[in-house]
Amino acid sequence: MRIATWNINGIRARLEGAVQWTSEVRPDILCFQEIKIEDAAFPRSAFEDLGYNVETLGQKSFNGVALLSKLPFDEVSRGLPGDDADSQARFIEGVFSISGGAIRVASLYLPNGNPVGTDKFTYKFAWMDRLEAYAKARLAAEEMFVFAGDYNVIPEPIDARYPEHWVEDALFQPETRMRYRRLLNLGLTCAFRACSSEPGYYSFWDYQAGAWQRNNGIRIDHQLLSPLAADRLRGAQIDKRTRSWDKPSDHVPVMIELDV
DNA sequence: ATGGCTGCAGGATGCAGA
Repeated sequence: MRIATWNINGIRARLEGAVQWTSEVRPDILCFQEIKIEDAAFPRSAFEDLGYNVETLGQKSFNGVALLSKLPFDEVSRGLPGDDADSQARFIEGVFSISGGAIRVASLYLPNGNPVGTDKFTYKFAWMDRLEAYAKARLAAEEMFVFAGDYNVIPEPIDARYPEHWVEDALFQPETRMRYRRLLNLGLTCAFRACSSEPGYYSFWDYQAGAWQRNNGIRIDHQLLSPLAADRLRGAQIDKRTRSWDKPSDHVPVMIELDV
């Protein structure tokens, strides 16, 4: 089973490339972030025509996440537990039947948090704390799960071409990295880092200042696996080809292969 | 990066992103 996550930065603006990539790569499950569209306007038929079931948690203009799956959804739930007052569309998950059990897959868009010291920064940490609590609950149930998405976290200096550019940024603050490590220390596995300890792999390049041409990137899109999922991990890849396409997203797809 | 792009809402520019 292949699972991909891709911050698409506006599905309306990216539809042609997204459909092309999906029909070529054909992941079993595809997680989108920043669809920037309401549920009713999501171009679901473009993906249904490729054989996908489509579930979204959309929002006008900002945020918005989607889950596309070749397998039928046994369950869908929208929103990260822990704060009923949170109206930002940043989390959707589905449960799918596989041989011998079930797998839960979430598409998440963790808050950016900039500028540091503002209410956005506070919201990022609150959201990360809720994600930790939710992961803890799912781990206690001994579930096979994959939390895939745009974490807006640069975990380590090797995950940035120029780490010194990011020391003032919410994505690389000590408290941000600490919370990400706390997630890992629950027993989750970063699929990409389980497969490669090499520097130079990024999932985002800014539109500005020739970041792509200079390979000034950061690795902020991750797939975290529960132990039962990590046991099945065969490989992980970043598909940076899409960043050189016409009208690209500033993020590229991150994929994993599970032996299920 | 002192933010040089980009998408979106709306119908001019302002906001958000990372």
